[in-house]
Amino acid sequence: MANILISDDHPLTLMGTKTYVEGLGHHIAELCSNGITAYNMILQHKPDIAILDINMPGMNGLEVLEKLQSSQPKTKVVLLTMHNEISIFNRAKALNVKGYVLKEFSTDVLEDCINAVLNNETWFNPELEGQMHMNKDPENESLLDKLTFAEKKIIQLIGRQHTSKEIAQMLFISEKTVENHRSNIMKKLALPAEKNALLVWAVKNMPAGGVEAGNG
Amino acid sequence: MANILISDDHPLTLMGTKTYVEGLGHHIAELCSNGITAYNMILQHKPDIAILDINMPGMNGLEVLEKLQSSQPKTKVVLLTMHNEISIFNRAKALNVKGYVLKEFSTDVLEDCINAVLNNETWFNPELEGQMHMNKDPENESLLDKLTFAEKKIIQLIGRQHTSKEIAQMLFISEKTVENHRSNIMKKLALPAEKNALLVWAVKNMPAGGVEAGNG
DNA sequence: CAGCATATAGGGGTTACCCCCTGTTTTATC
DNA sequence: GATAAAACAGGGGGTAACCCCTATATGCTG
Repeated sequence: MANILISDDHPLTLMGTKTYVEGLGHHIAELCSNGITAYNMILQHKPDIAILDINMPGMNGLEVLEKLQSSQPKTKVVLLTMHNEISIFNRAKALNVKGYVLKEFSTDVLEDCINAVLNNETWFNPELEGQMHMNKDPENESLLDKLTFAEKKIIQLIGRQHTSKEIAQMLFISEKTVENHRSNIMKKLALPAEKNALLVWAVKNMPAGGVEAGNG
Repeated sequence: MANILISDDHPLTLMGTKTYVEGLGHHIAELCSNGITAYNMILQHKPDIAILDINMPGMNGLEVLEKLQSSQPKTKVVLLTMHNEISIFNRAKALNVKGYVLKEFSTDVLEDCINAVLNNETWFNPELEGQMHMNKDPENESLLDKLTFAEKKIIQLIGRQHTSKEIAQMLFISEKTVENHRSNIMKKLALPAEKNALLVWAVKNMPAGGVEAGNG
């Protein structure tokens, strides 16, 4: 029996994961619907395991994983995602992820994954090494690759129609910093200096419902 | 209390939806993890409502919806999806979908959607089409039809990223008149009073948008 | 005729997004 | 240790998109 935190921005999936994990006999430390809350709750509750969705607003699962390296390395992170893109998986491995489960197989294998992680082993979805789909918009991808980690976070939130002030509050940084990032993003994307050019670009080009994992 | 079939290829989401729908007091006719099984089970059980994910292997939710038109029109289909792409939503509407719920809002609104559908109304996630409210009127005309001729001209130009000043020059009217039209359009579309709300709506929903935003 | 919608136009304001600068701190790399 | 990149933060300014209000002229319709 372990203490487990779960974060997913889809309420039904969050509820399903909670039911499943409880059914395995574990204790739910906290349920979160976004990465920022998840990160703060992990620092507060120090759960044994954090099961994180990758696609989350604000801070995605990979970013939470990265920040936990220094601040709360005791909590083992299991990423739960729809994407079997090898680039994301590789980045997660580099960030010392303990488990990686594809949502389409989740109930078959999530128990195995949790047990392995509790035994200080790692567990990665076997299908990951096999068929891995590559991405859709290669042009867009290459453009996004020009952006730094923080810049990608910000343009995602812009695409969701958040203002600079809102983004600043979400990310715990100054509004001026957000504006600075905006300016840098516009230069990298070669956008014209028209009002709202960045907003329009983000609305048109950033996936709106499920944001691609922030950096890859 | 209704008889409801649920299909989702993500086991955790399927379980979460099941728990949620049962919590509303409904009976689960069947749980499916792919579109082909869902289609066959709908023909067999004839549930009142089928809640279908769009992304499913074999046959996706839209295809199931389409096939049901002729074979089992009595079952009302609610699509549950991550995609708030207008093209998918429009296809679903053309296929006589009764409900359309975005997964990120699901537990907030799925109950409303189910109740509306059971009352022979339609229910679409308000966040679709840019925060506008597609209400429960079974025969809801296109929102654009609510706009006058001058208003349609203006929102088209807004969608092409023209400023009010530019539009005023193009149409040989005052900038103040354009602003007046903007305000009236926003009221008719029930858009929130956020900055650029109309621009974003127009970019997302008006065709004829030529972008040269750096990539394509 | 009265009432209403439409189109036109203006005065006043607030806020958000863009521009130009200058800095510091951290982190990585040479 | 030096250099560079990234992230952070601020000052100051301009313009655009919203908000509120009023007002005119033109139709259409009960």
